[in-house]
Amino acid sequence: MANDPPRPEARAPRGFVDRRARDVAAERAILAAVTEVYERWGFEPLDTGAFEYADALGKFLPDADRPNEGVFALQDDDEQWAALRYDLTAPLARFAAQNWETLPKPFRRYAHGPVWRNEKPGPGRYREFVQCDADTVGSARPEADAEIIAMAAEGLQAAGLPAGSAVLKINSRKLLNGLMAAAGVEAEGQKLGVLRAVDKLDRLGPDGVRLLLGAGRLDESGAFTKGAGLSAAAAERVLAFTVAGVGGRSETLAKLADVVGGSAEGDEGLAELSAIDVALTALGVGPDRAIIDPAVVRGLEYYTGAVFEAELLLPTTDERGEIVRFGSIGGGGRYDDLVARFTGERVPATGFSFGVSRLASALRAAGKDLAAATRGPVVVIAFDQTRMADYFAIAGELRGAGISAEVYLGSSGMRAQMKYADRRSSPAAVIVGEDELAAGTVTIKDLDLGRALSGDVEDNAAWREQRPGQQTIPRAELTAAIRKILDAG
RNA sequence: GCCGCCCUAGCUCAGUUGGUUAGAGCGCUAGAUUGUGGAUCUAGAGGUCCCCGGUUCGAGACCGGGGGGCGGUACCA
Repeated sequence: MANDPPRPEARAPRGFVDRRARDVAAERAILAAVTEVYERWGFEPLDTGAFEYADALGKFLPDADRPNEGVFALQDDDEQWAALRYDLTAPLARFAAQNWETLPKPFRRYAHGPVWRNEKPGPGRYREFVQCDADTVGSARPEADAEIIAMAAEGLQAAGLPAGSAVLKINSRKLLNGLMAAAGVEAEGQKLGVLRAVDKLDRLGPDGVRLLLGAGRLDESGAFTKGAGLSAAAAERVLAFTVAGVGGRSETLAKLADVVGGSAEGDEGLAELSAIDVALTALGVGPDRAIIDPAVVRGLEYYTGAVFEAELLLPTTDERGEIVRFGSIGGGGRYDDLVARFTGERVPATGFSFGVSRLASALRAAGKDLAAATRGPVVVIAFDQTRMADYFAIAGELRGAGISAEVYLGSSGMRAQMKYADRRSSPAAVIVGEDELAAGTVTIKDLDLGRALSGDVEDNAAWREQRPGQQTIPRAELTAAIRKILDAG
C-alpha cells in the first residue's frame, strides 16, 4: 500500500456548497414565485453567459493589467481576461450598451442565476450564490424606482415574507452626499469612512458608529478599525441623520430635510424620495412594507441616487438554536452611469436584486420553508431477480400515470430495500413475489401509515406481525390504490 | 489583510505525567428474521492521529515551521 498514489480529499472548495433535494426545491420555489411577480409587472427575461470580459465588468486593479481580486478570472487563448460575473447588473449594462439601438426603451428585464465572488466566505456568505434581478434601463423617473421597490415588496410576499416579516429600506446617495456637505466632510477618504461607519449602524449601534466616525474602534477580537476622524460636532450631526428614520415615510423625509436641506444635492435627493413615497403610496405599498432609512448605504461603487435594501425582520436561529443575524436579503438602487461606461451616453437605470440563496436559508432559519418535505418515488421491490421485467412494467405503468416510481436497482435483500424506501421518503412500496405472481396480485405497503404507527410498536415481532398499511390487491387495481395513498398524504 | 480558537474513524468527540496493538457514541454493512421500515441484541468494515522537521529508548501528546478549518474584524461591485 505504501506505493499507492495519494488519494484526493473528497471535499467541496470553501465557499461552495452542495445542495440536496430539499434546498434545491426551496430555491426553485422562491425563484418561481419571484419571477412570476416580475413577469406580471411587465419585465422580460434575459439570460447572459456566466463569463464577461473583465474590462466589461470594470474590474481592473489600478496600475495593473490583471483583474481585481474578488472576481474569478482567467485569461483566454487570445490573452483577453474573462471573469465570472459577480452580479447580474454589470452584464445587463454590457448587454444594454451592446443592443441599445434595437431595444424597446425603457428596457425592462429580469434575470436569475448564479454569481461568483472570489472572497473569504463566512456564515451565510458563499462564493457562489443565486441572484434574481429586475431592472429598468432608460427611465430617470422616480416612479421607476418606486415600481422596482413595490415589486420587490410583492416578491418578498410571494416568497413567503409578508408585511411584518421583512421590510424594504430606502435611502438616497444624494442625501448622504448632502449630509456630508452639511457636516463639512470634503476629503474623499473621509467621505468613504463616514459611509462605511453609517452602514454599520444596525450592527454596532450608535455608540459603535460614533467611534468609527471619530478616532476608531477596537472590536472584541482585538482588531482595531481606524475611524473617519470627524470632529465630535460633525459626528453628532451625522449620527442625528442616521437615526432620523422613524415613523412614516413623509415624517422621516421632513426630519431629514432639517438636517440636509439647503445643499443642492440634498434637496435633489429629498425631492426624488418624496416622489418615490407618493408613487409607492399609489401602488399600495404602505410603511409596513417600505420605509425610509437614512442609515442604508449599500456598496460604494456605482449607485448614483436612490438605494434600497430588503431586511428580514423574523427572528432566526441556527441548527443549534442560537439566534442568527441575517444581513440584507436583497438590495438595489439607481445606477445612472453604468451604461455610459460603454457608450459615453448617460443612461438612467434602476434595479433590485434578491439574494435567492440567502433568502432560502433565511426562510429555513425562520422555519418558513416554502417547499414541502420532499417526497421520494414509489419503490418497486426487486424481489425476484428473474422477474425484473415485471417490476419495470409496474414502474412504467405508475410513471405513465404521472406517479414518480422506480425499481430498486441495488443488490441488497428485501429488508434493506424496505429501509431504502423508508429513507427515500417513499409514500409506498410495491412487493411482488412468487405468491403474488401466482395469484395475479400485488402487495402494496403504505409507508406513510407505517411511519405514523411505528412509534407505538415495542417489539419487532409485533411490528412485523401487524404489517401496518399493507394490502394485497388484484394487479389491475395497482395504480388506483397507489393514487389513493398519495392523495391521503 | 488583522485578531482569536481549532485540527484524532463518514459525523460528534475522548485519549491520564510522553509508554507497547489508538477508543466511544452516532452513522454504515450484515445477521438474529430464505418475504417486510422503527426499537433491541450480535458481528463486521472503516484511521496518513493535518503535513514536514526536531527532542526522546519511545511522540496522537512536547518544541519549531508549514497547511487547512472555524469565528470575529476589515473589504464587499
